[in-house]
Amino acid sequence: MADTNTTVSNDVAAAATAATPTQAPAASGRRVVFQSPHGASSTPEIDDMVMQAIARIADKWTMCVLEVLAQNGVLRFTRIGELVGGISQRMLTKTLRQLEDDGFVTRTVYPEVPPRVEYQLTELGSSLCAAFCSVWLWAEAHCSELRSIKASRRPTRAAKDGA
Amino acid sequence: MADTNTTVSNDVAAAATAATPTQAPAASGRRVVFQSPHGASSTPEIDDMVMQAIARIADKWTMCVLEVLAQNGVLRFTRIGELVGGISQRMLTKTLRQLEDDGFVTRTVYPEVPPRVEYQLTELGSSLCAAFCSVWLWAEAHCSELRSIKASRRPTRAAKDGA
DNA sequence: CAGAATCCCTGCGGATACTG
DNA sequence: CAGTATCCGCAGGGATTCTG
Repeated sequence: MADTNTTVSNDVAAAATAATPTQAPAASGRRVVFQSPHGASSTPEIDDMVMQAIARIADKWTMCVLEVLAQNGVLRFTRIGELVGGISQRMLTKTLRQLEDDGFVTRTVYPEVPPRVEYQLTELGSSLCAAFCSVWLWAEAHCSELRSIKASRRPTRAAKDGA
Repeated sequence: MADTNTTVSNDVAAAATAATPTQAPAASGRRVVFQSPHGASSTPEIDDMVMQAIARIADKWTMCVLEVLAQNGVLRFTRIGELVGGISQRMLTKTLRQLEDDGFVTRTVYPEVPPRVEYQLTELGSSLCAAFCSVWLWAEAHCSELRSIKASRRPTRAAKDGA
């Protein structure tokens, strides 16, 4: 799947740099346009969808839940919490609801007692996980670099604005 | 998307489900393990790196800056702000500093007056952009689905906890 | 021009208690 | 079991002001 776009090294930057994107002059609020490796430039709409997807993914728990579901297929509420580890019920509920609304997971309620609810990735959710797979490959490939960078990160910079 | 995760069009979920990941029983704080498409399972370290990378990317501005830099190659501070659009100097500075510390961009100061600082993606930064390319492809491929889902999102759910 | 410093407000997210 | 409801701390991030 990494070979979806021929050689995944940095042809994106290359293609994007070569092309002349429709860069709006900072008028209607960040109109960034990315470039697909196969030549076609993405529309602002797609660009926005990507941003939304990424923003959603990165809310600290979504990715973990997605991973857990990708691994185990179908899971109950509590089980997901266990597998993820350290997540509060509040956040687990919110995350799952969000995922459900976004069409990434299905929620099936069994009218039993005690109640039983099962979650499972949709096709869309699975495909998203697959899409993010290349990021894993990237991390793998640049593992040593990342490690050394993280190690040599000057501590003075870290406690700048945040602290 | 019925019930099988075996035919889920992506090998990630399939491979991950097949393998038996080292899932810590919610002890040392979420030990999620992802599965690479080529069979090798990622280590918790790589997994963590991915999480960090994604978390960083999604901080609302990083991705935009990354895109802009990927498109234009080398840019000055103010120019980046213009191209991104709507970002405050404070956030732009923070974002660029973070990106620099992470080894994704280089920062070159020219001792002139008025001062001039140029930013540019490193190899690592470019490769990260390339890695995220598949997410764009995903958004492209599932564009119509995402659109309809976004449209049919029940408004009652949206104004739950957040509002 | 490229930032650093300060103020302040919003919302994420943890902890806890209650319910069907 | 699978949530919902409430309180609350704290970091993210915008607006503004000052400086080398």
